[in-house]
Amino acid sequence: MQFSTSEENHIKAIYHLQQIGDIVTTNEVADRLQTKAASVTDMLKKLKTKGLLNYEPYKGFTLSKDGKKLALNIVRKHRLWEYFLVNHLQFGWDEVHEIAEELEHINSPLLIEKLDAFLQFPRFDPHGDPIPDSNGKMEVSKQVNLTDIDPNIKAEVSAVGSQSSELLELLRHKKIAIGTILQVIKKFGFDNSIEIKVEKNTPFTISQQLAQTLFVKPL
Amino acid sequence: MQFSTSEENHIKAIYHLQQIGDIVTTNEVADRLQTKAASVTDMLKKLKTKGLLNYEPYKGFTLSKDGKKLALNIVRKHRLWEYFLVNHLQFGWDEVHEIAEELEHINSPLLIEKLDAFLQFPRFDPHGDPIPDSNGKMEVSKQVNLTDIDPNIKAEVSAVGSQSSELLELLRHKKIAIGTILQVIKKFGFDNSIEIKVEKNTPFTISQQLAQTLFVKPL
DNA sequence: ATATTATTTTAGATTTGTCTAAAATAATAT
DNA sequence: ATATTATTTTAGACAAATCTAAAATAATAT
Repeated sequence: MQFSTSEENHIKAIYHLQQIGDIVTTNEVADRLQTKAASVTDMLKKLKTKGLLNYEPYKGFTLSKDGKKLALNIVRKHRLWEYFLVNHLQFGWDEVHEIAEELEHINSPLLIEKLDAFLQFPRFDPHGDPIPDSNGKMEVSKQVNLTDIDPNIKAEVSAVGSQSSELLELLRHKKIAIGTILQVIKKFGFDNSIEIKVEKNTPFTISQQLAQTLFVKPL
Repeated sequence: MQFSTSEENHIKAIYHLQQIGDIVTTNEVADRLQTKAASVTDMLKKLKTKGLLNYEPYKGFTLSKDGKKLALNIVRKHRLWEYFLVNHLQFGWDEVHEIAEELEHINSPLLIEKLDAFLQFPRFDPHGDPIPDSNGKMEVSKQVNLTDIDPNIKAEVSAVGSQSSELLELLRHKKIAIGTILQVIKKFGFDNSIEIKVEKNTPFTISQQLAQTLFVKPL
């Protein structure tokens, strides 16, 4: 079966929201897709008839098996394209999200197989997120949230929790990127800010909000 | 300004039809896009208001300056993607048309610039068709139709006039591809069939229809 | 030159995806 | 436990892109 870009975007949004808070609401989906709750309801009904969702009005909804499979396939395409854009076309890792949002809807299983082979079957995208294989399986990365790291342990930044341009601007300013090696110096309970040291530089403090969007792999 | 996939497909169809018979008709466009004449008329009106077409009802239509610019940009994207698919993803030159039809609508000028650079600024696509540069300029290839070649002159197949799967099947069967070196042995006026020799093989005859779809560069 | 045929356009309907405003249901707070 | 607030759904409207059938125009054939 074939799905429209809008249908795919709804499935993907539900998938990502499910990762976070298990129960997904109509309003959350509307928010994420910059649309209205009523429009989401319309789409939920359609996706249910197509077998991608379990849905009872007012009772909530979850992805069906087929829905999850579709979501993973879209995520796979998105992340493979991101990998291509960064590693072959010289895009910055913070510039590729929008373009991958378009490319992920190109429909050709053979294309994706061949792209995967060309890229030599990468298992993580440039943001550190795992790339599902053609069966939807993906590695769980050992990354943990920066707020969960003990002081004095060196760790490598492996993912960021959002692609918002405000976040990316801030990271650029602080000279933090995927691959940056850092170390937690001290945690301040008052505002949950964290003092970190990047390589040999002078330590500086980052806010709780920023720390929560940073994922690292302990070294 | 941004255009829908359908708008872009109409502009591209008109551009390609203009290449052949200068005057383009509503029915020709409908035919090429597998749609109905009435739908094409609707679109013509819209494209006129957007400034892409010169159009007076019942009087015919041609691309405006902006329309031509848009068409060339779509053609550019299509051919660059085809080049990528064949030369980097190991697709056959006869398998890439459909996929490029999707990729050509991805909207990111920076992506295309970077793709062009990655491909090292190719000037011809895998079918032998020239790739417009970012200003819409392209080389005129010296290719001529096989029916216009004099006997005994060696020539290299450089393009095919259509991407229909029937044609590609026939070419595969006859072992003719882009790059094949051949020689016209004799032309038969009765049915305009042409006897050709491919490399050192036994000569064989091809129909007028087939000869007309083959373009070659005299060596 | 006019009648016939072919092409193009108009008129009105349909589908998809969206919206606003109102109604239905669920959650919460006193 | 009920009133208030928040969320979700329904009802009905709208724009884009398409269609069929009929009307308008152009091309052609005698």
